[in-house]
Amino acid sequence: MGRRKVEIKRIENKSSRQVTFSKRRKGLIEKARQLSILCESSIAVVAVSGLYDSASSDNMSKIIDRYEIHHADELKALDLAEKIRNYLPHKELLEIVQSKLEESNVDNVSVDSLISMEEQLETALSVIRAKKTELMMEDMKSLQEREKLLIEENQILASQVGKKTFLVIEGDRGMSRENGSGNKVPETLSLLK
Amino acid sequence: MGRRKVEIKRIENKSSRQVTFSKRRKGLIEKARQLSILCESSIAVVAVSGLYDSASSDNMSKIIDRYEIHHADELKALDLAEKIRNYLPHKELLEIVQSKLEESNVDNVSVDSLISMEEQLETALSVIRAKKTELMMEDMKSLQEREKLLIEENQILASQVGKKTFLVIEGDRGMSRENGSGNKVPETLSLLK
DNA sequence: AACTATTTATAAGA
DNA sequence: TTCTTATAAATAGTT
Repeated sequence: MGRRKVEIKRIENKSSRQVTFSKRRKGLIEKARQLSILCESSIAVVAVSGLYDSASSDNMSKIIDRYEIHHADELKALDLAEKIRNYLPHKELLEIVQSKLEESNVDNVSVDSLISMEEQLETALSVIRAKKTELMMEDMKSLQEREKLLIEENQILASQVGKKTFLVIEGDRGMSRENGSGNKVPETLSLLK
Repeated sequence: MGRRKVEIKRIENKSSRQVTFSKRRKGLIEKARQLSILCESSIAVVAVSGLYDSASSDNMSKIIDRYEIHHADELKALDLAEKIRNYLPHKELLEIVQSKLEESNVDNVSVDSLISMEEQLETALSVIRAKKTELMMEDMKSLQEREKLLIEENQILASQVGKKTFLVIEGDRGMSRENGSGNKVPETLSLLK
């Protein structure tokens, strides 16, 4: 995409490596921005350049970039505000991690401390996942109970009316980790009268 | 970059949105790969498509893609011991996550927000892992240099003693992300006499 | 930091 | 979906 075709391999010259990093990083972030808008998605890009350039005259030996966007999705506008309220506060986490990396200067970060951080994050992740599963299971349980009651009531009503009636409940009853739509339970469900 | 210029705004047609997402995601990841190689850097890209596609017939309403590459930097191995000495505990992270869970009361935490938090943590984890690998590669390079010097010294000493001696260093020289054993450097290595 | 000759990405069509 | 191709966009080398 330039005056010449370049081979994809490490650029040996330091200053042209720096220039290329800036240019391409900018391009990458712009592409991410476009994709997030065009396709209503969330993108995070983290680019960390070579870290220990102590011989370098400029202090920008370490560059961390982040790009992150979120989009609400098409949905009934009712609980949208609530979702956004819940969604936003957690950006902090990423910011904390990145600042950790930034504040650790060249001599101040070790493989050991990074391994420790990795373990912390893995643990945090399993805590969050467990909590998520717990909530989803709860919601599912209450849905199942409501369903059962409805079926019973329906049968009673049907027999009172003197004819057979079927309440058909459709849809995937399974719940995958990826499916986030199962947590809203209607406050009330009115029974057939 | 196509037959027409496209405005950067949400693509309303669902299937072309999907097509564009695939194409551009692929492009984004390729760009990240190139940048990481050209400029010896670590890049993580996380792309999450629309989250709550409840009306959709397919369950793949959410796609998470991650791309991660690591490169070591050229560096002098001198300050390795100091790095190891500076062990920083990052307990704080777990505490933050736990307080997040506690402060959000039953009515205040939703599956949605947990999913978001999970994503944040996954991203943080990939950043930390990239950093870890980078450092380990560095350390390994310095070990290899020391090894080379030692072998040379060994050969000189051996010839002085008047007989041939070989210092054999064994073991897997490769390094996987899971291998955390690469950062310990013996304080001293005694030479054969 | 700008410029532009080229290469590369991709939108629409097949 | 995959491939093709016209065109828009990114960028390598230059100023």
